[in-house]
Amino acid sequence: MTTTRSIAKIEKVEESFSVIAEEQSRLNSRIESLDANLNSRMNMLETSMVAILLAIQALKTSRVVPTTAVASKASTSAAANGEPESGTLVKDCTRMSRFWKPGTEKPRLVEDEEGGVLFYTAAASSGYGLASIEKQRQRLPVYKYRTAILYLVETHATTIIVGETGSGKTTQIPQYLKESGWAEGGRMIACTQPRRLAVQTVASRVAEEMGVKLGEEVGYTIRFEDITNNELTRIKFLTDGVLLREMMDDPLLGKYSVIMVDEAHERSLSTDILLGLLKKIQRRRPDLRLVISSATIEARSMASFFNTSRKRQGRDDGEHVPRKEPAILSVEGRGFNVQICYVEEPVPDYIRAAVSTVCSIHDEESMGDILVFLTGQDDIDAAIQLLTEDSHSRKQGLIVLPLYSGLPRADQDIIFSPTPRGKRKVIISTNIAETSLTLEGVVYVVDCGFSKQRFYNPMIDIENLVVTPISKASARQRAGRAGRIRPGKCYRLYTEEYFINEMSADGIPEMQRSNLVSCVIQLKALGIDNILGFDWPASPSPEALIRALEVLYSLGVLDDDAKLTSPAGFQVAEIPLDPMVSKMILASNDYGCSEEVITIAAVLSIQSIWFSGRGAQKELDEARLRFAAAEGDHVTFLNVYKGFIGSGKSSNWCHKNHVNYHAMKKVDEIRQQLRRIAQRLGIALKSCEGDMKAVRKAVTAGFFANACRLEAFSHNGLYKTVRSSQEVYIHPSSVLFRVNPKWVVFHSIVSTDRQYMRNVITIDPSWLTEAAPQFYQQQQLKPRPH
DNA sequence: GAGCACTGC
Repeated sequence: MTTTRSIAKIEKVEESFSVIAEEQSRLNSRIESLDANLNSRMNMLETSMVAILLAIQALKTSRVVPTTAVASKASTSAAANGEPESGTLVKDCTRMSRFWKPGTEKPRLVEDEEGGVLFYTAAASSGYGLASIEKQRQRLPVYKYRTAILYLVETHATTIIVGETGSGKTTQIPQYLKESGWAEGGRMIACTQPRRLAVQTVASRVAEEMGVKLGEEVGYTIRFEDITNNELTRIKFLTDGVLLREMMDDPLLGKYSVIMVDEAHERSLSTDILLGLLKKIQRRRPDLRLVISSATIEARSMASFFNTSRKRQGRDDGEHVPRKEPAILSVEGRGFNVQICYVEEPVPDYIRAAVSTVCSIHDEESMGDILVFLTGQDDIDAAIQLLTEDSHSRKQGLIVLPLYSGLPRADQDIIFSPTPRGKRKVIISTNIAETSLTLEGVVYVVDCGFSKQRFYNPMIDIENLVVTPISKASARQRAGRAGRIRPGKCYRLYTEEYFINEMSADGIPEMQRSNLVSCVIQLKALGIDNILGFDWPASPSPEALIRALEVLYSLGVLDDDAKLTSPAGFQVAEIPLDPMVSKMILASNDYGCSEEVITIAAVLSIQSIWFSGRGAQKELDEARLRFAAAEGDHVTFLNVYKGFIGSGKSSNWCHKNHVNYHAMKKVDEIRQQLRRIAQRLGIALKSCEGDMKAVRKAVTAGFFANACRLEAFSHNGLYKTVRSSQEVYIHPSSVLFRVNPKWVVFHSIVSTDRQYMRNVITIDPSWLTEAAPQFYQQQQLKPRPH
């Protein structure tokens, strides 16, 4: 028993290794292609710089003296793998003095680790007391580049802004564009963000700076919240996902004059899709300008992606045609220096190493909070255990706090409360603190060098979470978290040699690590027929694309020519959910149970409706049993939702039943949105009034590909998937755990030492052939002779 | 009888 488990474990590790090796070789070929294009991009950079110079000269002669200081030529020596936070190479640029305005701080040229992108640094202007908003705006580093940015946007189809945190680019650039007329004539300036919270905070900040009411001249749109006004809004902040949805109604995004894609270096799935589509739109809309904001490392690959000029520069000199080669401009940030410390020898156990590093910081360094990056909840719990044991026997003064997304809201709030005098907070966090949350007061960062990443294996159609070494870009981002309030220190639990020689420059884009069904259907809905030939910022593997096409074909969403079917294909594309869930909703119309199925879809699209708390496992199990349905988890969700509604959506009721109140509110919101969409699609909102067979049939219509059969004579609950005979088990959190019905379909798989099915429902095998006759041959379903 | 990096429509 233990042996088979160990073997399974070894096999899983081996599989992870092969996935990583595969990604490594993909990365290598990418580096090669980067090298191959280096020269042409250096030329491009130079021409961009010359363009700025010309602009400034022109402005000088027209007696408008810009405050910008500009260098004339990029240094080409690639100080490969240098570390900008610590060992930055600072030198004066001799040719710069010509443009250095006397009486101001002399600008310095800082060479970037890639050698290709310039930073201009100048001391932040000093000033005390309350400044007007306008003064504050002028004090942001980006202000010095206002003229240059406007010139570049005017003359280039695409401008890439390399900006460190705190440069002010996100709040200022849209305002500069508006001030110079890009929002006139009824046009709008769009600025996308990867996260909802960022959209909201940036939009309200900009509205405040402009002295307008949020939702009028400045507005924002995120899912469930559209704070814009059709007549008035000129600057609109939105998530990249929302902009993708907008493209379904307006494929050329005609109402926007400039689209700024912020945080593009994060390379999220929707950012990458958006970038690919924007490049396509540019060809049809020469008037459209793109501003891509990106971190250093990604800037040049972005530039080569958007470079559509075909070496016929002579034809670009038309008056109104912008240059096709992107311009790159770097803006320094406002973070403080962070000193980087490496370990001398590789550490055998990063949790112990992290704990002892925290202790020595506490003993030896001045006050300031500590942020520790580990990979997941298990690591965090283990570290906290070690640390609290340790600090009991030592002096007091450490407040140890965990941070991860699954943490209950109240526990997260403690982290943001100010550190009491004489105390030091130690926040032990997952990647959530790398980009999604900002913690003030952190002066020391401890970086274990790993994070959990999703990897998708198209062969067995399973996504896996794997502890993976982070990239240099991530390491820099983590270190930067120490320099927000004053100069800080970052302790890397790996050697400098490893950082320089072995750590990859940037991570693998999500596009190359994910299941692509949602992505493919979105592109199909936008009329992109040749998915395999689409010009992606990072091409996904053909296997993953083919698998996605197969799944969509089996769902009846794509036809034999891989075109969207009508109406089913277009309807599924319209619903903002995983296509299998969307298909389930469409099918619910036929079975007269759309109200129930929409509730199920809403629950499936959030993480968990249960209140997580490690100590209270028994209580949670008992609570779950109160709602348990023999049919399975989906029906159990219906029972919980019914109870929640019956209680008048009471938080008290949730608390008593170990249900997560915030999750249920979200379920309710998603449910309302899905009902509106369903009505638009002509799906009758109808309840089956307790006929759970109808609900199960609808679930089967979407998830037939996830059908599993209990192995004959299996005493330990072993199932095999009908499609590929994968060995799977029902997850212990399922209400069908140990019940082991003969036939089930599952919503998703989590793979740990076994493959576990999460959210399972019983079915009748005859429904499979009914739902997908082309997918299941009748004979496959017959019991095996024994 | 066990475990959930992080987003988003």
